[in-house]
Amino acid sequence: MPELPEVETVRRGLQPVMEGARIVKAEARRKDLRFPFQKDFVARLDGQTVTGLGRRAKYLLADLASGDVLLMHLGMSGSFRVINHEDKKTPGKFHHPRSEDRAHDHVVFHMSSGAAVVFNDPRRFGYMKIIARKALEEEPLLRGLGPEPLGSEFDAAMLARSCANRKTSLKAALLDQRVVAGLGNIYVCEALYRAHLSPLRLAATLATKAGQRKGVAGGEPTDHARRLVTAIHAVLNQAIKAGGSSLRDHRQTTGELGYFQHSFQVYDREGEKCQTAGCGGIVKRFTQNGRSTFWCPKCQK
DNA sequence: CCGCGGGCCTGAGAGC
DNA sequence: TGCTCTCAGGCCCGCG
Repeated sequence: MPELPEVETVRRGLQPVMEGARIVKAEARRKDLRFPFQKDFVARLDGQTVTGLGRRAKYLLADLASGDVLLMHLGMSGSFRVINHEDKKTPGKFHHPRSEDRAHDHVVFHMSSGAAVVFNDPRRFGYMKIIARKALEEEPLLRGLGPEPLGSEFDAAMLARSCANRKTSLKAALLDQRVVAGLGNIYVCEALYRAHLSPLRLAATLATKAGQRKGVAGGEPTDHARRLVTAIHAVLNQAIKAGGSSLRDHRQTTGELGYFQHSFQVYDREGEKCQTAGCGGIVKRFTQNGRSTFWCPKCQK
């Protein structure tokens, strides 16, 4: 499911339920997700107050009063749903579209408010890990991550710098979480389309030749880099506003669908007419680094 | 160090 | 209807 907008949607849904509340009891209903749970996973959660719920790239981070941080990743098919105390008394009132799929309810947090937060993940590519906050900097899962695409340090100059010495396509570079952290296949396709840039273009062309020659720090941003950053900002902000994109698995924590998929301009639109005014091209699909790329070869250069 | 391809899982949808 | 095949929003790992 989840790229940055979907994870941010989930964070916003869980925040009012978890922040300031205590995890009365945590349940891990199997011994592993993508990785085995830590031996003391449940013990380190039971009785803990959640002091904050944040996001880094596609990770959710729950701060605990103990000084631990609960790191959560949704993988491809993970979702959270919140079951409120009142809903429990009237089952079916806020029926989750996948709630028949109880077989994949792997983790449950019973909160002091009476609400239950349930993690469901059929494919089990998701995972949870508890880390001491003071060890967060060295955490291997987070250490290599590039800048937040909606953060202040991510701009054309920064993007050009990190692409200047790459020997790969723009598409692959944007999917690389070391370059920018939080984009996935959908939003990379959409951002490249909106910036009119080809997914096949070399990533290094976002930096001027002169900039590249300046050495390791090298790469003055081109206008292409500026256009791309603007497109990334726009598509992510619009998608967050729409509650993310629901193709197969993504649900808001209420069970509602996101609706940004209706605003896709190229993703999953193979064969349709290009929406750019006066272009007249047709959206194409091909496989690039093992993933589907959707684009308009006529107006993305 | 970098870039690529395989693999991890299950479910949905297409085609026969 | 039911089988088989392909594909899916992510990311770790091992290879060259």
